[in-house]
Amino acid sequence: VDSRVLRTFVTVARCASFSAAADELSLTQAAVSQQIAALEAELGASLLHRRPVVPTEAGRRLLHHARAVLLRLDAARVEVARLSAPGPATLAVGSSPLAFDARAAEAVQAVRSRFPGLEASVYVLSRSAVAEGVATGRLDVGLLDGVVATTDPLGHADVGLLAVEGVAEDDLAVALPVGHPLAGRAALRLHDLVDAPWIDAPDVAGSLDDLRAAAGSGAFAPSLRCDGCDVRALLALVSAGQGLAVIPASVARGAEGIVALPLVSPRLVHRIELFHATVLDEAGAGFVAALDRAPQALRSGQSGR
Amino acid sequence: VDSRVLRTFVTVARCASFSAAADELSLTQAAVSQQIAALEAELGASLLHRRPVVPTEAGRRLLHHARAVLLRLDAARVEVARLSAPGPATLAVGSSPLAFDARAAEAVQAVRSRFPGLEASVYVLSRSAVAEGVATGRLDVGLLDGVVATTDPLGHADVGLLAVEGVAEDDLAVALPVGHPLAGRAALRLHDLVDAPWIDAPDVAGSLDDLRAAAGSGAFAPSLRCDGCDVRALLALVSAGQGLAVIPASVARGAEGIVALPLVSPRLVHRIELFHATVLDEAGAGFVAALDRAPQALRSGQSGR
DNA sequence: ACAACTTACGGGGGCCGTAACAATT
DNA sequence: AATTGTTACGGCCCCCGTAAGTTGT
Repeated sequence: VDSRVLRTFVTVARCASFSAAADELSLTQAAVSQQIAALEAELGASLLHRRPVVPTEAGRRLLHHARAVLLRLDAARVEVARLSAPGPATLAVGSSPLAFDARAAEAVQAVRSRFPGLEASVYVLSRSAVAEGVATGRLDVGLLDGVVATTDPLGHADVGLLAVEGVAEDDLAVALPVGHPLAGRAALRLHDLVDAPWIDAPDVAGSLDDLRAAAGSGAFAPSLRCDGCDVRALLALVSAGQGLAVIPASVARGAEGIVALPLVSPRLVHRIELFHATVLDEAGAGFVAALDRAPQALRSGQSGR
Repeated sequence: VDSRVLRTFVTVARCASFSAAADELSLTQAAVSQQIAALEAELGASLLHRRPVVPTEAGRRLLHHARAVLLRLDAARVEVARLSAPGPATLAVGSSPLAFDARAAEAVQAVRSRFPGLEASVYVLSRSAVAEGVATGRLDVGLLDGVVATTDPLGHADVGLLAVEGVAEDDLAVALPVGHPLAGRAALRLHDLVDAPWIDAPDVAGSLDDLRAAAGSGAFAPSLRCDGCDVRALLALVSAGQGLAVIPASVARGAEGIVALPLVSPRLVHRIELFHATVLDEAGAGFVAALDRAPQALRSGQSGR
């Protein structure tokens, strides 16, 4: 299998069009058609419905793997290139919105004070953008957060290719507007809130999919979707009574107009994990080390790969 | 990049010989030489030292990625094939030695009683064999254990391609022979044992590499290496005073001739994770569900991918 | 001198582009 | 009728095998 074929496949799937994909890849659409046909023949299964162009079940599975393979090949290329031509040390940190906490900021501070002239940047991005950035080498380190059961890893398969370290865990809270009927309680169980109106803000907090998975099979109908990476907007919406949201307790604490009640069941946590390219320059290594040393870090040593 | 080139590369690296690899791949060694040369040209870096044939630093990095890519491509092929031609339901469970506990056994029992004629097998294998088996579809589900800091995921990058769920965590203990000078203590800190003689049994317990990573940079010189998957042999060696070992507390409890002291610092746990192919037949799904329902399961719902 | 990897060269297969064809809207 | 995907065909490139060359032991 040639990776170009996989790239063609994912492009076609994304464009939902052979001709558009051909255009994007600087090929003729005949070539694209032939590549897809050859791929289907080799795997012995139909991968795409035509007209409209939509992946079949087998196609969806392949798509998932193909994306990861392409990402990993990119990562390999980047690593090898970096080894043979180490550029000037820079620090590019990518983070999903709630993953960049005070300790991360301290780590940036520590690195910048140790490498005075260092060109450093911090990007707050969607989770997938962080994963892709780290994989392709645009980012030196990535911080991703998620809502998981205490014993589960974050499910970022895209970054399975990279070094992974657990960094911190934090309790979760349900954010309610101040006047909410349940606002007087001491704690909440997710089960009691299945039918409540929820705000689905997958980029910021735990997505409703996560909650559904954690709760078993609850409904959790979204009352309002909130796209983008802005926490304040989400809190404002909660405060305005537009729905509930699950957010880390530390984030909820200072917020106005909302009440944050501990979520006691199921046992979920907000976890931050650190991902980084397997080849780091001194600045990147310094960041990781600084985060390691930072106070209140629950983590201790063991690094995945 | 063609995956055949990657396969050639890993084969050459494994054989440490162009000609042996050519033989294994049914190619001429000239073809192998050309493929490697082309790969090196494309990546712009030397990947292998010649005579003797040993990977360069860049080669080692690429090797790592290449293996994962090939595994994933295999997995994709298996999944697509399984979708288009679902065979008879079978259950093949693979497990690293200490990952198969009473709850796993119960889950097997549950599945077999629900599907009476089911052809079921359990394989206890090395961790890498489990990972490969699940990825290539020979195993429906895999159970892997490891020693990690409480917040870290197990670092099995090879199986990042699969569904992952945390299953259970268990405290760790240091196993000492009964007469050992420290045997009277209530608990131990890893730091105090840096210079003790350790038995390195990476297939069974936490490998010394794991301990080193967890402790920071301690020495942990291996006094004796114990290969293979047999727990009793390891315990017997400890009892005979050949060295110490870190093992899960539950395993240590019943053992004769050894004293198991809780390991209180650093905060490490023995974690078992469940991996499975993303496409499961009823038997496989039944196993996962049964393990979910099993008593004392710490896990709750959230599944990675 | 031998074993092992590299380079040179010729043949064949595969892949892309052009172009004609088919199918769906 | 127009747009989009498929099939047919021809040329080119790439890749493999044979065979000669080079290098390290």
